[in-house]
Amino acid sequence: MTKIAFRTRIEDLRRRELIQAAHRVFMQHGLGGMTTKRICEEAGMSAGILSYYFKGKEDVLFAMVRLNNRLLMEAVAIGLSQATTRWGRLQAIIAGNFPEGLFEPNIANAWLSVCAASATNARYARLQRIFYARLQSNLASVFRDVLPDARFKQIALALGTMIDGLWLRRATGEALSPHDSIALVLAVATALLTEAERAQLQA
Amino acid sequence: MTKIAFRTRIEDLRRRELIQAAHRVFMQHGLGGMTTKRICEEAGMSAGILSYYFKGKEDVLFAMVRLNNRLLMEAVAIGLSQATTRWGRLQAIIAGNFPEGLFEPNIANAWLSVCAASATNARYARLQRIFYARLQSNLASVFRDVLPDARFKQIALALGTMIDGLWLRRATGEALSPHDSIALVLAVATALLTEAERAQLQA
DNA sequence: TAAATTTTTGTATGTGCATTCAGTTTTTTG
DNA sequence: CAAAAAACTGAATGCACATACAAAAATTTA
Repeated sequence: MTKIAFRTRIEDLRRRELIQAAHRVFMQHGLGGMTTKRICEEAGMSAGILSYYFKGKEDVLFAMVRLNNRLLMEAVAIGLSQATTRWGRLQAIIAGNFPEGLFEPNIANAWLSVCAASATNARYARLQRIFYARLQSNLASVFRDVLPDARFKQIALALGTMIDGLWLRRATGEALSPHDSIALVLAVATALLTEAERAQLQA
Repeated sequence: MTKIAFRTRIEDLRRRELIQAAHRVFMQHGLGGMTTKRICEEAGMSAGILSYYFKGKEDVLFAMVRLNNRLLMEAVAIGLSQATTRWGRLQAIIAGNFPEGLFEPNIANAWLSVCAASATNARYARLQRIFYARLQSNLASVFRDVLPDARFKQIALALGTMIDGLWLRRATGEALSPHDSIALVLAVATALLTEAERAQLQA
């Protein structure tokens, strides 16, 4: 038992270290320049270690993206659990999509690369789909039973697109603070809703 | 002279063929799977031909993206030249960014890959900057002398972000028609402007 | 402490790739 | 048509890389 417990602990540690190293290499060299040798070097380990803890390079990359996605989803979940009104839930969703410390060029770029690769990589495509389904379902929880279906879809599309666009621009290094981004999306949300609709969401 | 004229003609032809072949290969295999061998094969030529007409693989890719960008810019320019009111110019800019036949998953994906690669490739970054500067300058020509500076910047950012976001989603295969996309951006533009501002733009 | 087990190393292997270039074919010129 | 130039070929080169693996080091067990 102690054996298994320890084994698990060190295994998780190494995996985490390698994922973080992969992330740093990615930031600096891009998806194409992300080689196993560089990752291991960055992690302060030898070249072969990667195959010991992962199935291969692809596996590390995948783990890296999944980790980022999970962090984002958690940020949203925390905000949502504290909101009381529908409008509050909307604010939480939007704010949760631009967390301080995560809304950064390197992370944005990682995500962007995955979007691009999704076209020819089924595994990435699946990851993306899960991510969007979650966002959509969160948004639905705000507008369901308040707005007609067509209207909900338009607004959800507009806000989702806006969020994506802001992340894309962040990836190219544009100096958008989380605060400004949240304000912009909220401004669009406000502008798109009629006053009556907004009143309903406050209830 | 005939010599130079002919030489130029066949050179341009081959370059175009290779670029188009590169584009088809890209669509099918993604940025990573885009090898010189495949490109030449797709173009129906031998492996060495690429270095004869281009400096290297990178050069073909670059030419491909530049071509796409130019087509997009031209689409906008044509629309702009026909508009008479400021609002008409805005419509032309937005519509021009979603041209029939160009707003397609494969082209969107090519653009997305370049965005992602911009982080670690100075040449791509430069291309992107030119592209955005043009969009910004076009938008400025609509709002200049009508809106205060801060307001203009917010609206330009919102619309630009929206356009980017829609292209990004198109890259992942979402079924957005040019028509729907244009309508959505216009709806956001309308919602963001006050009635008085809108009236000014109609003049 | 000695044996057993886990962890780590660094080299070896083979693959895929971009690019080069000497030679061949096609086209142009005079 | 013959010589010259241009266009094209495809095999050869060499590099960068992912992965495998045998051996070594570290750690745990009994």
